[in-house]
Amino acid sequence: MSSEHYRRRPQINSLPSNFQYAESSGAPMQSAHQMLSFDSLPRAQNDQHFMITPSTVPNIPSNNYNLTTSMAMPQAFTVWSDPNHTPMDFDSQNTNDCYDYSPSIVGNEQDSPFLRGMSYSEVPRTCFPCDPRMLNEGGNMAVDPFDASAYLRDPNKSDMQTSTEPTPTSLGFDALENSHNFSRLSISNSPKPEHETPSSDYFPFNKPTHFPLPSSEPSEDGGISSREMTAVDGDDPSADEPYAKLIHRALMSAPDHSMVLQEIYEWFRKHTAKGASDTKGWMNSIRHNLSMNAAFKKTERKTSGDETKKSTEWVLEEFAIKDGVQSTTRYRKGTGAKKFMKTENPAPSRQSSGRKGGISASKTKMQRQQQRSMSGTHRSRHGHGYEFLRSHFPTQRHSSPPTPPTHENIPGAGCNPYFFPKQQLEMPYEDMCGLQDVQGVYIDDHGPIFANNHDYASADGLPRY
DNA sequence: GACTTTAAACATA
DNA sequence: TATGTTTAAAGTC
Repeated sequence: MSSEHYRRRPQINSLPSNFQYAESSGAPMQSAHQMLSFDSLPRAQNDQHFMITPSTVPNIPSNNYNLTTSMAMPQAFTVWSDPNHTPMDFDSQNTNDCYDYSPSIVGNEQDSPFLRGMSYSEVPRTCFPCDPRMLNEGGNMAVDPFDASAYLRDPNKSDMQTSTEPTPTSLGFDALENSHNFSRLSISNSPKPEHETPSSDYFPFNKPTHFPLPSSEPSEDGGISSREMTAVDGDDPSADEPYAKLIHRALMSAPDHSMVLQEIYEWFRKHTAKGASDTKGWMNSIRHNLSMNAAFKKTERKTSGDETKKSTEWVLEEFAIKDGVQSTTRYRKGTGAKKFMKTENPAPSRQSSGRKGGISASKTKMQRQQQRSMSGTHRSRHGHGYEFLRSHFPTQRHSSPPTPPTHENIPGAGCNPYFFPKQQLEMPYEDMCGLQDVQGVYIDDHGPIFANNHDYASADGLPRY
């Protein structure tokens, strides 16, 4: 899975006026209001993808669709954007380096706040032609999509707007903005009521669904090419998706964009192939990514009913909510800031390559361990020299503070605490900010600034988070 | 060299 | 023991 396979996700709570969801090579842009269902709720993932305006419908033979190929949209309606397509403009923000996600991912959860307390099956599901319930056995439309009766529109609702200027109201984003009011459903503390977890029968796309990659081609036998991924056959797209992106998705799906670690684990178990593994390596990787990626902020949440109990919660940073998540590697210690100025979005192949490398590293490590055990010797992974240094000059291991510094202690950061204008980078960033010991400083047009190893003591003596 | 994954050591609650 | 932090190694591009 590569970042290129994701569309740049316009953030709902900061939609630019020129925001557009759908891009297509052959059809005119779909304005935002066209992505609406008639209940004014944002549609869940797959519905959104197939919200097609009547004006475009006649171009598509309805029998192109059936249950099994419903995701194989004609090229003109490719859901995932053309990687060569110019990304949408977020005002002056450069988001080129960000992973981005389909807007539909947010709220694509069974317990999504978008459901407004309704069970999933109760939510009017639009629309033509992807809704299986609107298809007959032959995969053809059983309901005339142009027939008003095909839609479950509330006649009392009058907030459907025809303006092409998306507004929070017209998009039904009030539900989103009020999502903070939703009580959290903690896995550990507040198990979801049974009725809130509809069966997969009601949620045919609750797993990453088969979709064509931009580069995918039909295989010779007419089947799915090797580049196309399915969740059904175990070739889950999430398997090739970086942890950082998956975690981002998980958090984006949660109210307040926050989860405790166990909830993230649970999300991975539900939605990714990684989480299906019996090994615990993927948990380690999640923790590694949470710690290393500045997009994820650690906070404390008090357990309801017991003020003394606190649980650690991971929440998305604002910039990550808005722009997506950067690769975790960029925040590593000692990588320096300058390199970030030149790096672009990681190539799609890198992600699978990285995975292969990781797997290979694991294998070779195992082999080495076996050889060691065979020979009866043991060497530290650092070798004798390291052990000597370690025993004679033990390094202090200090914990990183939970969150990156804010703009308050970084001049020039402006309203975005993780934004640094490029022109300020004539000198090394660490020197510029006096953060020589900053860990994993990330500099980019809009990038985050990561954790200082020591503290964020400010003029008032209080740590800054 | 950048990127990602994976494993592991270590610290802390 | 669970969680969090950090480092290192590996393969691919």
